[in-house]
Amino acid sequence: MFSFNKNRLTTSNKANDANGPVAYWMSREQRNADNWALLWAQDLARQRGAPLAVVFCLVPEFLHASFRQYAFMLQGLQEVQENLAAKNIPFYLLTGRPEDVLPPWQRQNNIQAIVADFDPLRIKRAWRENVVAKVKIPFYEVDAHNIVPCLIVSAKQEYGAYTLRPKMHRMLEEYLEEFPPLRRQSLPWKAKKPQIDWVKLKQTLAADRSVGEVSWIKSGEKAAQAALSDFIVQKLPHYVQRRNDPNQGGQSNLSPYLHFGQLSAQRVALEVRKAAADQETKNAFLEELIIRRELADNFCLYNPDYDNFAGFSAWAQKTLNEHRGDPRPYLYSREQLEQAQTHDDLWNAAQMEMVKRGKMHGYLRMYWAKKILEWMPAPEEAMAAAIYLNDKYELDGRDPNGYAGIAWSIGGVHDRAWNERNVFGKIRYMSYKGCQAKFNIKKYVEWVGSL
DNA sequence: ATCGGCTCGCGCAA
DNA sequence: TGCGCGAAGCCGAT
Repeated sequence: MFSFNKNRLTTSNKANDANGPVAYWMSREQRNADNWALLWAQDLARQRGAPLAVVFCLVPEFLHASFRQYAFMLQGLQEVQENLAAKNIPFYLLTGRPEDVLPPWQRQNNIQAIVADFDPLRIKRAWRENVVAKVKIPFYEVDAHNIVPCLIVSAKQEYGAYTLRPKMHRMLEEYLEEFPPLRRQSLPWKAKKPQIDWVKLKQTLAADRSVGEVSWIKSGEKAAQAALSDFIVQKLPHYVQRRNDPNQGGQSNLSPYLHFGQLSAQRVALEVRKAAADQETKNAFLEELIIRRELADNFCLYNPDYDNFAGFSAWAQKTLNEHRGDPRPYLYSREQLEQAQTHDDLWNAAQMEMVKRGKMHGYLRMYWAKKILEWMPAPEEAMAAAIYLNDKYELDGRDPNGYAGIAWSIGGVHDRAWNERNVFGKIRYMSYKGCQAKFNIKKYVEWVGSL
């Protein structure tokens, strides 16, 4: 029958249990396949002999999300709706803050249990708490994002990858298992099937339209699966040699899919394990996919200051404070940075790659953020600018990976102290010269110019 | 081209 | 209490 590891689940409001319809409140995991939250919700409905619905809350102006990001998400959600319909599961799209729109919807539809997916970000956790306080029915949360549940692998903020790694490896075999299929829902949903006007929805979105849609990547579960297959066949064998060269196209490019939950990291790990590439290569990719990604969730869950200076380690705050007065070699405003008007052609190109394509190369994200620290008057301003730009232009903006990556670059989070120098103090430095030795800067700059 | 030093603190061995 | 070593580096000496 259904095999589900209960450690993926946390429960609130257990006392008020009454049999009745079940809803999966989809938020971070925008997919039909390989989704432990949806699977658990379906099994709960089966146990109760009750129907199942999926509901999504579309929050206008969510953390200033841009049109590019909303369009990508809506495209994927439309496919989710179609896939769910094929399984006889209705999909509701509510517009508004979850705490405002979900409780009335729950009462109207006589929902007697809600299953949500796990998200470590502050605003998402606040939504959960506010909804839980208002609905007064059993509320379950399933970590369908991490392979080993974030709350299980560690109960505290980890100091670095090296402290998370042994914990992760001890538990990995227990959790890295195959998914059962989503079944066709036999018990029908009694209420009238919701109609969603996707075209009108997209037209009326109150999002920043100066950041337009991108065409090089296609949204949705189907496209995500195709990108995964393509990566495994074409790129995985060369991953180690090519990943840090922005001219080689050696990255997986799966992060937008992982961010919107259109693809499950556990699915990626299962398929990579089965792949023909040599073990060392597979381990290098799995290290990034599993350890580094789940370390980012750990950071955001246990450190409420994941996006500001106060979230840095004591040694990092101390050294940055000691270098506040250092003269900056260049000083730029946020606007100058946004318009890629610096003296550095590599930095400008990285910024423009992000503006035009919605995705900056992974290696350059570090260089890019560290230069913002170097060229702004204070580390707080650098953090705010880097997060502003990342969240505005990147398809995977507002992701724990982004916050952890920027905190690593500017605040030494998950890193160690290095040779003390101007502005950076003991935060690891990265230089133009270093990039020059690693890849062909001119070629990259020309490529971005041709976009 | 390659190597050592830089520098902090966690976690484990003893 | 001591010690090894870590999320992707830099720099200067050889």
